[in-house]
Amino acid sequence: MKKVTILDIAKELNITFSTVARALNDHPAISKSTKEAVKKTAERLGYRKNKIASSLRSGKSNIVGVLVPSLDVSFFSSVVHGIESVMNQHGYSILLYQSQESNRKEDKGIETLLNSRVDGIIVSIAINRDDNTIFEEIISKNIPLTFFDRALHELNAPSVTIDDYRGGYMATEHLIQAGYRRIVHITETRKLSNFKERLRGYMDALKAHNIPFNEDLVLKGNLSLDFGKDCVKDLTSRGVLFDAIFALEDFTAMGVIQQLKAQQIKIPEEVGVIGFANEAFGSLVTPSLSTIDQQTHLMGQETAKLFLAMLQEGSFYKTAPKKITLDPLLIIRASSKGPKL
Amino acid sequence: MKKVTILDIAKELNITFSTVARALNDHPAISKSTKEAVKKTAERLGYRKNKIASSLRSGKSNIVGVLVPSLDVSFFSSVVHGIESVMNQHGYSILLYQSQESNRKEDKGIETLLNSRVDGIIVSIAINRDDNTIFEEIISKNIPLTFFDRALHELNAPSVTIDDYRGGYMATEHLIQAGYRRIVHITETRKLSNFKERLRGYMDALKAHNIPFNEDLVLKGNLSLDFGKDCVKDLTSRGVLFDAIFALEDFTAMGVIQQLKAQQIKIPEEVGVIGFANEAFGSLVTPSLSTIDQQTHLMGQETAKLFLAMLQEGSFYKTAPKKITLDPLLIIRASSKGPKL
DNA sequence: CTGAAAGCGCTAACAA
DNA sequence: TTGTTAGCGCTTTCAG
Repeated sequence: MKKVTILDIAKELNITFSTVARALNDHPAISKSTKEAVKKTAERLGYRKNKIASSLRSGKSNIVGVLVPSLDVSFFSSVVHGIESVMNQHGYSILLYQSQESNRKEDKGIETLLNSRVDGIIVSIAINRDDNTIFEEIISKNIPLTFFDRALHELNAPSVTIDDYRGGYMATEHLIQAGYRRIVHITETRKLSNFKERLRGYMDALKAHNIPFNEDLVLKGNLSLDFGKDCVKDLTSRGVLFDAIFALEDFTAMGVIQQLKAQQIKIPEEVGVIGFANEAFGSLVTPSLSTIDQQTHLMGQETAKLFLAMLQEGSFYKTAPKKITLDPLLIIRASSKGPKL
Repeated sequence: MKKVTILDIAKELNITFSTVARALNDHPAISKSTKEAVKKTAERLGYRKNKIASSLRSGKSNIVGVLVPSLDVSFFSSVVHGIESVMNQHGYSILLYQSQESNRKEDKGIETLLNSRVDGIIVSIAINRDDNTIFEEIISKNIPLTFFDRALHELNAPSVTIDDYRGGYMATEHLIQAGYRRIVHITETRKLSNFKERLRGYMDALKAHNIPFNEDLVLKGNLSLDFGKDCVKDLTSRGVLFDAIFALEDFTAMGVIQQLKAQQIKIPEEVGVIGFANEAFGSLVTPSLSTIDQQTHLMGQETAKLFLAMLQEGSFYKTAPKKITLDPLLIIRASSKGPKL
């Protein structure tokens, strides 16, 4: 089975291959009859347009690169799901990369994407990103770049994020309004600004409600279920008084819940708990976990739309970049129903 | 900023572009000094190899297509995670498609992949797949094709699956050994063979333990949390006697658990429950959900390895295809600890 | 060890 | 409405 090209179709019909090309691309200046004939023989011969050749010639690949930390984190796979769906409807394919939270792999990923001559790049950066040069290269080459969730805001590129500050504020305020007063916040040691924003929201919410900020109530580490457990152990063993915990993320919050249960501490009567991210398990566990929803599907769609708009504009970095901030959604479940009075 | 090609590097160094090309590809017949000079100026000029051009010329894209139903299902995103990681280590990129369980989109996806001249295709088919022609085209074109989890076994292509029959058998036998006797099985109406296999395992396990098969205890529908709830409602309202439920999949099992709890039916004392898939929430819910683990990470890695082996062979469909079957893992948790005696 | 030259399959400007 | 022609940027064979 040898390869069928437009030349084969042309020979078959005694016309030139450029007519064939035009017919296949529905060029307006081609008669209906030739178009039909061409399409029929194309089908008969099992012709498949070689996208590589057309990309090389036209300078457009109809492929966009998507680089995320890991598809094993449901937040990212969910957003990528949304991005792929929308981009696909608009005729684009997704070239996928995972940085695995490694800066080196992230750089390598971008390089491959650049070498592959993708039409644009969508990224959510690694947790420890500290060097922007590769991203500056994308921009200086005038290739469309859009960030989602984890953005480099100092760069002149559009982004779709949720308002982490507000999320942190909402979570904390909700706990306060539910009647909790000594509220612990578990945050991250690593660089990513999203976590710093949630912390800032936490602090401001306390201030707004005249609750003094207490440094002992802020714990830092690397997010994970086990870290959540450790935090509770640490707090109780040190005899710190607290009546609620706002964890930066749901798995950590789940660790908190499990450890509190293990130590027979009642949720929400003795300690209220709220997480962040609205993972699938939150509504299924007992007590169900209050959390902040990040609107993953909407984020995927908005990212794709913003990116498509950028593709159509042409001059990508002339004007101030559009930064879309989605509202976090407070999901109140059983774990923060308020303390026993 | 204009594009830099090997020609620019050549001019800069007063050598021909073919020498530059060889130097960049570490061709053995190029002197160390030229290689170094070339690489240095390449870097200085900001050269990036145009993969599209090399793909067109060499006939190799170093891209593999991956087509899955949906990344929003953690099973698939987890396997894709594994596939991407391994393939990436071997210099391949992933072109990603989602069929959204639609045959039409699946066909379109394969076509785009074919047009994109990927070096091979990895697929997990849509739930209602009924026509194999597009897959036959892949094989007839001698393009490497590998299935995972959901395979078309009648085709002469390799696959990595788990033994669904054994999974169904194990789940059922576990319930029997835990002391349950009137075991309900919830299965799917749709075509996919995996579910039929689980059902077969269920039936054979009953037979092996001399428990008569009772058609009233097999419920059919479309998997979902709500369907799980409906099943319990249906069984109790019809007054069917049962003391355990084996659901084809974890979300359905979760619906079962929620509805049993809502009706004050004790788990596992009055009714034991087991699911299938080992979703993240299973260990976090109360009672924790027994299930069958499908070894998603291993499946991703094995799929990638099998695929890579295929790529190296060259003659892809001469010999009988290698079909790897992974062992399902029984995960016993609280939901099936045995009935109250 | 390096150069010359052909061509992968298509797009698109220019001609007719 | 169709044909002619010139590449896109690289790989690769054949010469030297």
